[in-house]
Amino acid sequence: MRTKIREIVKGIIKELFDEEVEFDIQHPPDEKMGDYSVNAPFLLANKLKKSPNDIAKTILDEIDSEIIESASQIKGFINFRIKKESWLEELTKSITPDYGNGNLGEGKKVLIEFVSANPTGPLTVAHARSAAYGDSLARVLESQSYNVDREYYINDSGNQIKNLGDSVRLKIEELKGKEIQYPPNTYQGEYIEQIAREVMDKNIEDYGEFAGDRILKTINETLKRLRIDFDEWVRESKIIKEGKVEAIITDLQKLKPNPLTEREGALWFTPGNRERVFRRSDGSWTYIVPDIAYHRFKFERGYDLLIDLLGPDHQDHVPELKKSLSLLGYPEEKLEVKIIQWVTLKRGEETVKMSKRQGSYITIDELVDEVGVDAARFFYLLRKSSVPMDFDLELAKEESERNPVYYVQYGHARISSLLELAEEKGYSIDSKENLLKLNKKEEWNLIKKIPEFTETLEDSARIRESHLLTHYLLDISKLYHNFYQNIRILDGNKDLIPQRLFLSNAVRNVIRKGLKLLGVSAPERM
RNA sequence: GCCCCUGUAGCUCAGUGGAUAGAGCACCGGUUUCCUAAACCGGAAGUCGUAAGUUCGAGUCUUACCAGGGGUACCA
Repeated sequence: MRTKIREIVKGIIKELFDEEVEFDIQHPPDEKMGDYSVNAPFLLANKLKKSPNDIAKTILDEIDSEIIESASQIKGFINFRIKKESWLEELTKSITPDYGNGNLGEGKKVLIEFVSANPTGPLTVAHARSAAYGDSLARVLESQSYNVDREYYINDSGNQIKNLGDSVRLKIEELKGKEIQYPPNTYQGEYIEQIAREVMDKNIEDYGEFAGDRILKTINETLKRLRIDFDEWVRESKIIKEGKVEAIITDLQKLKPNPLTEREGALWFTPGNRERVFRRSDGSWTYIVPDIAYHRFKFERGYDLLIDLLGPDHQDHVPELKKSLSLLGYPEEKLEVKIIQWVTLKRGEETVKMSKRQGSYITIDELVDEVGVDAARFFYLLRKSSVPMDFDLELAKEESERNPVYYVQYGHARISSLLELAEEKGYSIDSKENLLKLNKKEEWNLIKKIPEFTETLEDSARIRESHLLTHYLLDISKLYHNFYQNIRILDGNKDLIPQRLFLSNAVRNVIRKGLKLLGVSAPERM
């Protein structure tokens, strides 16, 4: 619907003024003003040296479209009222499974890297947000014709893996009866003991590597449980082994001016005001260098757009990452980094301290055991990524009955049950006949809300945030509950039964599709 | 020191530079002989942290400041 209006107004502006302008299409504050509003006159006022009012009037005179009932201008806004027939035509399209899909992405290849937790312990709820967010974003982008790959980067060669190996070794000694004093950098969770028991009698050379692989396996299982499947798993060790890290240094040193400086035995990256060590005085790389090599490897695979979802602990190195990549000739705007803010875990008033090393943390598996996959995913996708959020486990349990996810799922189940009953009674639920007979406010609220689904998906994809979709689903569910409560469908006016069933069917389709894009199930009954 | 995020109703939060700032929860009051009450309807609730700037127009952008949270220094 929005697209159609854009075309109409664009055409008129082109014809009248020979101008092109990126105007906005919104919904007026009061529905009495119309269904859609366009702000183009303001944007043209400067160029044309005319008042927005006059421009609006001129444009109004040229409007002649089959879908528009009427148009008016108020204070420079052009407001449109759409013909009932056009709304209903849109409604008839909305029962197909691919309704809402768009072409914003034009088939562009996108790589989303997310979670990428070090394989030194089970995933925590802190990762769950990024997991839910990344997967849902991928689904939304896919619906808009982006070609998306999900990738997990495995940091399997740093100090942390050494520490992991040491932790296992110490645990084995402890299990054999030795008194052990654990150094501060070791991991002490229950999983360490499990792995130690498993390997203690085997002949294994590298405990760190073995433990890392074992943990990675459980991470993957947890992700699968969250309905998340990665297309690629890329190992840092492989990037290093293939010489990609040295290549970065070599290529940066070829640049003029050379952004690398040797000082005090270390190699510094000094392209501007900020400085950062790339190679320590002991000859080892700081973690950022393999990271740069990894990102170049992403570009080399031909992606049009890279999206990184990082935790706030990684934000400090983003400027250097982007800077070095752009120095190497990769356009900065093709790398979008989104910082997913932390989740603070709470039990009632008490903050749960999260420490992998000490083994005090809540895992995703535990979270899912408590609240379920649906509630967990929906909950995370209720907020935009830049807002730090509290996750109160007590509250999540206590409120699980009132959790918004149930509100939407209940709407879906309600419609499903209604349609099932209707079909038993011999009614058609997909007859497009006589929809014009619908004339109640509750019905038209829904009819006009449905095309917003398309708009919401497009907006979500554009700003890379799926909470818009979550909120949309809550809105349309509310409108449906309102409709359902106030209008008797099967016991009401016999003439309107097929039309109301058709409308219900359309709403169900949109809710089902929306939930699917969030990775939440749409139950037939509850 | 440097960097990031947040500040909107009692609470939790929406709000691609547009018109009179919105929901949910909580609170108060109603609705079930009837297709799922995990529901619906009504009510009350605001100096959008402060100040300046940018412009036709600022909750939204810029700068400074205030408050809260977090990150970081040859760990990752």
